[in-house]
Amino acid sequence: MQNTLLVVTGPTGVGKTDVSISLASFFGTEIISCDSRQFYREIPVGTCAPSEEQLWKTRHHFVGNLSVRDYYSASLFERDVLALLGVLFKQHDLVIMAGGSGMYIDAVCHGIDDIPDVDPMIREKYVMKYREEGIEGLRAELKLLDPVHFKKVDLRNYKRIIRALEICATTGMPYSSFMKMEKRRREFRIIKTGIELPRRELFERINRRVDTMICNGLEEEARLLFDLRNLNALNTVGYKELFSYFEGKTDRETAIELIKRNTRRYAKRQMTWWARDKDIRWFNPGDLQQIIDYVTGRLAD
RNA sequence: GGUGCCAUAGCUCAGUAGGUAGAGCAACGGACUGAAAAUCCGUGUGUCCGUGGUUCGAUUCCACGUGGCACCA
Repeated sequence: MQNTLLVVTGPTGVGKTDVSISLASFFGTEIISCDSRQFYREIPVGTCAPSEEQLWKTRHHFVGNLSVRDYYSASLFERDVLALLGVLFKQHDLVIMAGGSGMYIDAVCHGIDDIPDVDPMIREKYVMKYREEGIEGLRAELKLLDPVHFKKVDLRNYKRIIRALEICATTGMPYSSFMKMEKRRREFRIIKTGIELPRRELFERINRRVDTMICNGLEEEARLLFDLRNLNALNTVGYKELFSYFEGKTDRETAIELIKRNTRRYAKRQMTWWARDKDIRWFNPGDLQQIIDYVTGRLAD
């Protein structure tokens, strides 16, 4: 039997965790979490990480495996997951990867180009340049160092420009020369499923879940991390709004409303990402049997 | 009961010296190969409270009605 990676994705708050644990029980397998914020062990409440009980019931990987101080990326995730799958496929024909981080899922499913790592000091240099000269300064340098990418990149998105510049500066070669955009074939079969709900229901769930997080101690969790608030891992819905409240910039009630709104917007962005992926078969959270039928049907092919 | 003010987008409000209307927030759509729960881009969605009147033409002016607010009884 061919090894299979079963992807379970869907917007935040839709109920992926429960579905994926049920599927893991049914298939007698383990779960690779693909959620770029559940990696961080300091923020379980705000990321709605699987509970102790759920973790006990089903073995999860990549949950709380990093500190918010660690650097991580989609590329590192691709490398780590492929390595882990090599081990897991010795014990399981099917492994589940569940989560909502689209770029990380894509990195595992079809890879991303090999590009050398960047010295953090170089990124810092460009962030400074952005602060001092604005986006115009970044654009001017990119036009010189990589005119090809200059024509393609979103020139109003400073992160995209900095990314290209730091590669140019690190390697001495244009960023665009590394971008092959090839889709790598994997040694295992990939079945992609998504969990979705009507927008209205999803947004109600999200609003309720934020209230639950507050009850579960999100505020206290955020307060402990206040001094680290400038770390990228904490530029996250649920934390940035509370930091703003702690700094006196908004009141508590407004901060909670903003968490809800920003989570809704995040869910919308996730759905936009997947809209172009025609390989995903969509189900409702209650359709467990349909998902099992679909997967077993595909496995029999 | 009387007088005055108000009624325009989901919300708060602008505006049209009469030519079917626009801001903020919300909402909606999209991009995205190493920060991605990040970052960036785009879009006004409207019986202008109702019914008459004046007018070539009324959301705008007039009358009445309805609802809200304030003050006087």
